[in-house]
Amino acid sequence: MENRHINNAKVFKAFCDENRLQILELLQTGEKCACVLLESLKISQPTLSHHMKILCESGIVTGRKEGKWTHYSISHEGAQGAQSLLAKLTALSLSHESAGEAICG
Amino acid sequence: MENRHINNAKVFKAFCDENRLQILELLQTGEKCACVLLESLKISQPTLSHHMKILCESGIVTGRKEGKWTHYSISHEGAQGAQSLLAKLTALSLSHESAGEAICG
DNA sequence: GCGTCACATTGAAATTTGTCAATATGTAAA
DNA sequence: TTTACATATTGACAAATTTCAATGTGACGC
Repeated sequence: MENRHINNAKVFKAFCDENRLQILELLQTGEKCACVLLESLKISQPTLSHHMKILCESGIVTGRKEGKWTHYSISHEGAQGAQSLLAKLTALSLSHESAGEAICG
Repeated sequence: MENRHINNAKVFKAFCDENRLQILELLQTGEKCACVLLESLKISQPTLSHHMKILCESGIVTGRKEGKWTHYSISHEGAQGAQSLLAKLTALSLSHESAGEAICG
């Protein structure tokens, strides 16, 4: 029931922070490792790690470990999923109920 | 600069709450007045009013006052705006930079 | 006017979120 | 194996968010 709404909300929480949007912008030019992202942002290393966890858990970003480094990139699948979810949430169901005005009170 | 990211984040905050997603779901079948929404939700009237304010300010929902009542509906424009913003935020810029792997450290 | 209804606003408490210092983990070089 | 490096985790604190009771505002009927 509402568990569905809670999970859907998690997807959009990835886009609700200024720093995470800036991280996404940085990833638009391609895969970046955490140390490169860190240089471009005015946040500490633990804070970046926290944001990357949220982005990855939402499915929007994927991480690839290679030796000491972790490379992050935008997940096409995750982004598509978020887009179609947003479309579903705001779509009008052209079924019944638009016939006439509802009576309140 | 980051002000842009802050404003973009505000759009998605509309979708970050379980109750707001349920409100959107209720509005998918057409315009509803606040009292009808309140009946379907397990929140108080002031809380509903707070959520409607956030939804309206994000542009996703519009309110129409008619006498004592306020009728809310999903804004097609607002929804389109959010969708295109989401698409832009997750789009890959197919310009330079994907040539070769970046060197860290 | 007076009372009532529908909704908004205020103020305060509880929860969640963002942040950093300190520390832990895992990898590679010396 | 010791050391340094890249990243993750923990713990604590500050800020933002959600929530509701109380109250305010505007519209309607009497």
